[in-house]
Amino acid sequence: MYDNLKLDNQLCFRLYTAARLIMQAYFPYFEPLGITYPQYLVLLVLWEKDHQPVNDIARRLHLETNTVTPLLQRMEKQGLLSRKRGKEDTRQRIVSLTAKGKALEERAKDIPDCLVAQLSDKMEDINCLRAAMPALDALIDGLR
Amino acid sequence: MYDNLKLDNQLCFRLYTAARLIMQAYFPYFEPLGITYPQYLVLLVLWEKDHQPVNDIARRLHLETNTVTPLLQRMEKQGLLSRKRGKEDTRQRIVSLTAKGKALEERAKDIPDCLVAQLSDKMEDINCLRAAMPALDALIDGLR
DNA sequence: CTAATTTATATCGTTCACGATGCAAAAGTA
DNA sequence: TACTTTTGCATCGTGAACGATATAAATTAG
Repeated sequence: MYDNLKLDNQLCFRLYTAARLIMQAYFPYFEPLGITYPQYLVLLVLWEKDHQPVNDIARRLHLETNTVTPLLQRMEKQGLLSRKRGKEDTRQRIVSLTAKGKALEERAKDIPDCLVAQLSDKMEDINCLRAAMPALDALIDGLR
Repeated sequence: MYDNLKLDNQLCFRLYTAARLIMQAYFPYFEPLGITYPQYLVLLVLWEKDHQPVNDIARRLHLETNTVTPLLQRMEKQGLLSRKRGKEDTRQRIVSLTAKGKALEERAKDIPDCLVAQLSDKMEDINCLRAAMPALDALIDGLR
C-alpha cells in the first residue's frame, strides 16, 4: 500500500468534500430564493458590479464560458438577469440584473452569517478556517 | 454593498475553486488511465480495502448512494470492478476490483507526487496547505 | 483591402452531484 | 406469524462542470 494513495493524505479530497458539504449546508437557505450555489456566485459578482460581459463573470469565478453560458441562460429564464448584445463589441453579451435579481440581495445578505453561526455550533475553532484562506488563495493563484 | 456578500470574503468559494482547479490539474494524469477524479477516489478506497458494499464506499467518500451507484456502474462497464450481491445480506452489492482495476494502482502511485511537484513550482510555500488540513477535517466533521 | 488569427460566446456529449422517490430485503414489534 | 419500520441500493430529473468543437465578429498581418 502506497502512502501516496491513502485517501486520508489527500488534500484535494478534503477540499472537494468541504466544498460539497458547505454547498449542501447552503441549500436550505437558497431553496426558498429559488437559486443554487453557483447561481448565487453569479449574483455575488453582479451585485458587486452590474452589467458585465460573460467573460468577466467567468474569469471572476475561475470558470469557463461553457459553464457560465448555460448557467446564465437558466438564470435569464428565471427572470433574474438579462443578456443583451454589447454596443461597441457585438460579440459580447452584457449581463445585467433585473429588478428580481437585484431584490434578492436584500434577502441573501444574512445567509453567510447564518452559516457561520451554524458552523460555530458544530466546531470549536472557526478561526482556523479564516486562517487557511491565504493558503487557498496561493493555491488558486498557482493553478490558474 | 454588504461585506458579507463580497466574493472575496467567502471561504466556500475558495474551497469550491481550489477543488475544481486541482481536479483539472489531475486531468492530464488520469486521462491516459481512462479514469476521472471521482473514479480515482473510488479506486483509492478499494485499493485500501477491497470487497466493500456500496454504502461503505459512499460513507468513506461522504457521498450518497445515488451518486456512487451510477459511478460504480460506469466503472463496472469499463471493467475496473465488479458488483456482486452480498451473501448474508442480499440487498448489499459487494464491490470488488478486477485485475484491471488492481493494475491501475501501480500506474497511479506517482501521480500525487507529480502534482505536489507541479504545485511547488507554482507557489513558494506548499506546507501552508498541509497545515490547513486539520482545519478542513474539523469543518468536514462538523458538517457531516 | 483581403486573408489569417484571435476573441467572445455558444453548442454538444459525458460525467458528476444531489434532492426526491421507489422498492425489496432485513430487522424489529406485536 | 403478520405488520411495521429500517436499511441498502437504485432510478429519475435537474443543474452544474468541462473537454472538445463551432461560429461569428473583431483584430491583425500582408
